[in-house]
Amino acid sequence: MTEPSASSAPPLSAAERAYQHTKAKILSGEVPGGRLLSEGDVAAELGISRTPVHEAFLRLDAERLLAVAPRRGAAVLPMAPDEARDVLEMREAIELSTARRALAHGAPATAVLGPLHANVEAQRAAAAAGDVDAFVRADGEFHALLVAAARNQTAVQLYDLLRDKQHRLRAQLLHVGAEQVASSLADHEAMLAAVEDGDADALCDLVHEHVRRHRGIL
Amino acid sequence: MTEPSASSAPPLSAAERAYQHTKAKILSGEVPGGRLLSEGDVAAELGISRTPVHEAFLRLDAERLLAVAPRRGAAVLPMAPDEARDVLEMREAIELSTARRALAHGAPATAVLGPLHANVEAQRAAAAAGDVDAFVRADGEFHALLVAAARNQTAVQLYDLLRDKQHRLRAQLLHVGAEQVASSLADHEAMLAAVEDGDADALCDLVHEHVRRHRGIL
DNA sequence: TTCCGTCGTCTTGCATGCAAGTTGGATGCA
DNA sequence: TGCATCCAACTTGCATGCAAGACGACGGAA
Repeated sequence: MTEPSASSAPPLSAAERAYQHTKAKILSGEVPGGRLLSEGDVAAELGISRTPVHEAFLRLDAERLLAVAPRRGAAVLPMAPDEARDVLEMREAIELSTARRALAHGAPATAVLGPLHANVEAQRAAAAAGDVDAFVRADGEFHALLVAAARNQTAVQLYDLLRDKQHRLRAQLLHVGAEQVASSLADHEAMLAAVEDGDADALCDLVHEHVRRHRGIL
Repeated sequence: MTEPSASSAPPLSAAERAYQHTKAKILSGEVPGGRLLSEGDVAAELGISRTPVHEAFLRLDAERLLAVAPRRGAAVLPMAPDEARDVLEMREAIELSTARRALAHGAPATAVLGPLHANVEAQRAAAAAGDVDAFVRADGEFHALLVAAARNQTAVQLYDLLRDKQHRLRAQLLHVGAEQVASSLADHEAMLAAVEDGDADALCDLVHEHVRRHRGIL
């Protein structure tokens, strides 16, 4: 769920609520792959009409999360068996490319470093508290911040799609344990150090290694 | 009785027509960035109601081609000044990654090589006939075939988004000339040879060089 | 002149209703 | 029993209509 931005609540539109509601159900694995979803059911759940739900379904279809068959229904697209590998490959491709770009002119500005530092601090706190969920959230945010550091809007857009897919993978076939938290945190700290040094080669090696470790888990 | 005819035209839904119609207008540059689009206008043009047009606009918004402002209207998202560079960077990232994967086990099967050969033949024909449009179309298809050879559905999905963006870039700020056609064709022939040899390193070098050349043009 | 309130018109957001396509099961027949 | 047929209950696709928000024009007051 990458889009819902701000903290303040501008009264969410019905279509947006339907979208986030359904997407959350799919990503969390609450609705398994292959299951049929009915617009009418979702509309009733949310107390809205079918129209905004229909719109939400079309968006989810475009994201390849749902497969709507004309006049038959919408099925949650099952995860392909190789999807974990596919997503990790694309993660690595994008993270390596953006890492080089972000450090092309040496260490980035403090506007970039500040949030990274704050994020790693949040990771440390979550790890210390044993809050795996919070750590996973900060983890995802960390990598997204790194990608954003390249100031490549297209990369951010593509990476957002990957984050959703990874969310779903994690929910369905991965459970993060304490040792993964520790090792990921160590990786992230090393990556941040490489960013501060403006050392693109070191950062790329770390990203490669970091993704490789995930590959072993998934 | 019910034979699966792949070639016959399935009656396109109104929503799909609205989507393709509007997207084509944006990608071709017929509607400039910043211009406001009205659902009612598009609906009238196509002789359908506003509902399917509304759905199409939401999809285009999700693709970052349109920015719909609640109750105000939908504006064609202007291209960011660095979008050309951004898109090329992502193209290179994905093409390099998929190239390595496609050749990880040596030269691919003939099911992959066949369409590539046919495509290059089409490129030669278009180049010989001086049909730039046909060449550009085959060009895009060639790279998409290479990406698809990696059998990574996620890569294909991301690459499709890039193709749309590139289509728009080409329409707006690039005109392809005869010497670009010749040099691209030569690149593609060399790339196909590398694929046949199963030589991933050579293919990656060629991809890098190919994209670099485009960077000079854009 | 400049500022501010009001109103008309434009836009979209969504509920509702109807038509059309699909499916699964009941029914009749061999 | 096995099979073709039909029907009833679903599903979605889309047109229509209404309401609400946004913007600009107009006019009056300071």
